[in-house]
Amino acid sequence: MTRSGKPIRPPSVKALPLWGASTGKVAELLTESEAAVLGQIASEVQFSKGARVYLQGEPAQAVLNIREGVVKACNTGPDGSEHIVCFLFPGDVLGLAEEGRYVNTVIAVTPVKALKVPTAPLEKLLKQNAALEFHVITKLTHELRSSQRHALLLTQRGTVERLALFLRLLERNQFANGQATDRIFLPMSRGEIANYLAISASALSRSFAELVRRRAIALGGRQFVTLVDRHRFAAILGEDADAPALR
Amino acid sequence: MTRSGKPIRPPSVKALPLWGASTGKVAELLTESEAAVLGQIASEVQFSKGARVYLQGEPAQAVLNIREGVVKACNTGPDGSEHIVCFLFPGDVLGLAEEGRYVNTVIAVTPVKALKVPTAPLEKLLKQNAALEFHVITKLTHELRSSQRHALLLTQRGTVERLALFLRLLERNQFANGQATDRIFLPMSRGEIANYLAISASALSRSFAELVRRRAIALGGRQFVTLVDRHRFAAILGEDADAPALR
DNA sequence: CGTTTAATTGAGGAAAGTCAAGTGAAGTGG
DNA sequence: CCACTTCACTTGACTTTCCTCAATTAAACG
Repeated sequence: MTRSGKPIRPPSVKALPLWGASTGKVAELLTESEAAVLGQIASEVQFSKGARVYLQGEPAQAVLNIREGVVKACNTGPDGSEHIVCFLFPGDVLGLAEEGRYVNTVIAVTPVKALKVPTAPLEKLLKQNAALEFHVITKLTHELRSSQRHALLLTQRGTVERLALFLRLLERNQFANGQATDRIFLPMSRGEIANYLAISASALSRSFAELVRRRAIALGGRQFVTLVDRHRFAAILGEDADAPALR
Repeated sequence: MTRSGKPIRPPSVKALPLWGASTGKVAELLTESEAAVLGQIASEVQFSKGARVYLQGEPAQAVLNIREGVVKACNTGPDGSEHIVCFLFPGDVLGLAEEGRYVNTVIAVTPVKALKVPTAPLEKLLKQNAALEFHVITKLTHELRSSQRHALLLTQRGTVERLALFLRLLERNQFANGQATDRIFLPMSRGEIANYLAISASALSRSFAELVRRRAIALGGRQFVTLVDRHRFAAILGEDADAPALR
């Protein structure tokens, strides 16, 4: 036990199963006992909006598991430019190093609660527990697919298509987590979305306006998007709304 | 044993270590015994250039380990457009499914020799062997970083910068595998490169010409690129040639 | 309620896409 | 071994799109 008498909420790692059934919903990967043993070596940490979780190039001392909130993983280019590599949500894992150092800088997009798991005991634990490791593999595969989807999004020519794809990504994310899909929640700012889509803030704004003009979506404040017409929305993506492709 | 009296060459999985020392070189992850036990359930397969390894959406029956050659993983969009998600080289692993199905279509770019490992015995094996699993985790993390680098490449505005970044990617790949870095080998066609960079074939051609014009590279046939001036080349990427950023 | 920050909107210019023609290389068959 | 066919790549002219920069509007915060 790390702290006596402080039973922390157990970790949660969610992903689509590797070889299991096709439900489209993410499942909790950790068993109760796995969560318990991880909880033993983990500690709770909090970050306020905009706070730095860790810095690119820093020695990697811990892996984190998001409990509440959203973070962004950024990569600082040699010229100083910053780009958002991915957004991470509750149930996601971050901080897996490369050659002992963090690859990206991670910043909280909203207030965040997370579990911090030091690498040394984690590594030891992993090497003893094959079942746990298998779940890590599943999670990593899931994150790899997410990254590939992001790359795919970035190959889209039009800014409208990119935005539409991004919205569908968020929608799928919500669906996979068992939330409503008619209303899409945008926890991040326009600037952050633009950065993630690799388009200018102006182009993003115009794309939102265009989707509204085409009556595919409606804006409910800055944080919410409603899909008013799924067929029109799917048409923009070159898809059939009734037979969505399993990307 | 799958086939009696046919001792196949063992599998090879290479990646940068997770928490190990910083060498910039990929290491063989599998121990002799791991390779041996994997070899027990694996079978050798070959593909000629252009042959399909597997199809997106197909039930995933096996994971593959490339021994020789290069393959491309493609994603077919709902509109029929194809995009190259990644190139995979010897020492790479492919075929990890999502909900029991392959995520991408994989096609041989060059003649390919690979090891085919059926998922069912692999899963069983993994769940018994924690050390082996840890190596899979390391490999997956490595592939995740590659994917993120690809996404990063796609955020570059100029076509020249994209090409330069791609060439540096290949160069690093060669270096990590202990090969020469003054001459970059391009196993894939221009069309495939253009697809991977998400630019038109015309723009790619112009970018090659531009890099040559700026005396950063020289072309040695279609399959080889020589870096004639590392400083000029680094300058295009906005980097310092002597202090390369650890991306 | 005022100040500061974020988001939208407008106009001009640069960059890459498209389409088409031309050139080069590789592979085939006589 | 050479000529021919074919495919891949390159190059040129034109069009579209998005980025840049600036001004305006809207929202968030004290």
